[in-house]
Amino acid sequence: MTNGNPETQDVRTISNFLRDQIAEDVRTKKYGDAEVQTRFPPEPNGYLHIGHAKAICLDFGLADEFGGKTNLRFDDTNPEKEEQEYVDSIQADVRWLGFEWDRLCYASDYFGQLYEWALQLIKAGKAYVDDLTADEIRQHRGTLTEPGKDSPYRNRSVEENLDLFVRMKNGEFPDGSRVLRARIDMASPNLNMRDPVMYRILHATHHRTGDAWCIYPMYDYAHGQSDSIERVTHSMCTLEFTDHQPLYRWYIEQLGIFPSQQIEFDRLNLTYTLLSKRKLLQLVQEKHVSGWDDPRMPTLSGIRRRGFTPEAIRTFCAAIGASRTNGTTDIEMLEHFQRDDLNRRARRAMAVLRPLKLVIDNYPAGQEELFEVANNPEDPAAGMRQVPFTGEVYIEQDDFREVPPPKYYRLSPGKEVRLRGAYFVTAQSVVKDADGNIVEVHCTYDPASRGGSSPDGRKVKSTIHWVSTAHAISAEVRIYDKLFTKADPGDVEEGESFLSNLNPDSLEILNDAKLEPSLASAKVEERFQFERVGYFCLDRDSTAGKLVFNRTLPLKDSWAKIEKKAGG
RNA sequence: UGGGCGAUCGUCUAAUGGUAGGACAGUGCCCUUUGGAGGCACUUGUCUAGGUUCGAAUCCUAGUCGCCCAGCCA
Repeated sequence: MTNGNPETQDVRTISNFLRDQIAEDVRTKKYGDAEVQTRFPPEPNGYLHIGHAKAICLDFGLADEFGGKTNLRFDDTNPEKEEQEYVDSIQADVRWLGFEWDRLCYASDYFGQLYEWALQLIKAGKAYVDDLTADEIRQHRGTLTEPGKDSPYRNRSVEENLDLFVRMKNGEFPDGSRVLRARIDMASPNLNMRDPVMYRILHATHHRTGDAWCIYPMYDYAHGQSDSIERVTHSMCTLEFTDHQPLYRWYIEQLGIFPSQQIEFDRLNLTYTLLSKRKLLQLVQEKHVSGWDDPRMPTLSGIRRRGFTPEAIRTFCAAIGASRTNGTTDIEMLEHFQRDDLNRRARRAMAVLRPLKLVIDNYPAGQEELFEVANNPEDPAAGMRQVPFTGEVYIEQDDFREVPPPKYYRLSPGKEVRLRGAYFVTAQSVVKDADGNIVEVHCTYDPASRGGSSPDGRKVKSTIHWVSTAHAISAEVRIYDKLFTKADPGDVEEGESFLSNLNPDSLEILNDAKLEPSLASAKVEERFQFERVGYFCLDRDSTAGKLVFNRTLPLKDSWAKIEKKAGG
């Protein structure tokens, strides 16, 4: 599944309390000889994001480690928020991440069974129909510090409850008029146990069951039993469900069904990143981004389009582990694992993002050469390619300074550098426009340095990339940066929203980047390292006449660091 | 202020009563036909106070701080 590099393997075997728990249960045969069974249970009401990737890696990864299986189960108990579009995208994203489920399930598959069990609880005096309004139920629930009060309908007879519940199911009552509640303990210090609602009336069309039902089970009433039906042994979920565990167990115990167990772990938080479905939806709806798959979004479809790889995401998830502490992982951690993966696998190419013409005055007019360069110095198996060279090339504007600052190793008047894989060149003069901007640099080359090294053993401080002007293909390059300016996007002044932390420079479009000709055959989603610049992938907006590349991540830039230090 | 959960380098995470380790970030050096990558080195940590123990990050007590819970959402 993952490649065999040492780092990946190290990271995969980091212990965590979930693995320990499963190992213990297997050792003690808590579930007899049953194999480990897990599930990933998203509600199809939005797109999956990097936080879900952590859960997916845990659910699928741990089951796999123990030779068990994982179901993909849609927790589709609220027809008002759920759509087929999300069901489809979630499946695509899970597969993209590299996981295949054992069974594809839906909580809605169990509506019939859940209903039968509700009848059973009513007959046992463990559930009742309540006619209180939502407001009244809230008032009766009490507060964090005060116990709740019994509903006046709490002691209806079994017969009356049965009659009313059947009629609820038959559609005799309007939305909100009644609910079915579990009869537990209105004085419990755990609010979830104060007679939680099991069913509400919702005359809504469900994306799968259509209009077959007008009562829908609540999460708490559906989740544990769904786990139980699927014989899930380890039901892993995030920490905020810890308070629900007693209720999860209560339903299973009352019903006497397969004892699935819930184990909670901490949710992923990332610096400079928002992982709230509600806020992500707002970004999409208010068009602060182009859609769920905008390359700046933390959705799996977004970071996929950005150029991130499933391998790197999985390695990242393994590296951050799982615990029960509430922390925030530095986004640089994710970026590190992504660079690490791409460095090993991405084909290299030369691309000049902000072109400056370099004219080699002593290069024979009209001459053209092909230089052979490695597709990936990290991976000899990637082979070589030929790059055309002429007496006029584009170099990066940043790679020339008329007045070089201290420690600047690149091209400047009188300085010699290497054009990668080609020749040593020495800058001689500049041509400026009427405004004094440098529009052209003239240089001379050393014909003896063909291939990039001089027979006299002379060294140059710097190697820069280039693209022959005669062969360059123009492209659009989209430079993405963090979507938010603050490590905690939710950290705002009184009265402001997270939107005020939006980074106004999160997208910069470069319209006239110059690429080496081999890039013409790039495929959508194909990833490259543009040497000395960063990692890029071809966007699906590309057309035959116009390539569009997304910058996944810049390369680490130690010159930028030096410059920043000197400047600040 | 009721209940629950938690607290280890700046960050994430190991150590399961017996040497506080790794990764990210940072710093310095080496190397380099990518100021990339790589190599080496360095810096920094057990929330506090008591207790148990030959020995405590780990167990106990109290405190402090943080997160979660009062949807007919999940």
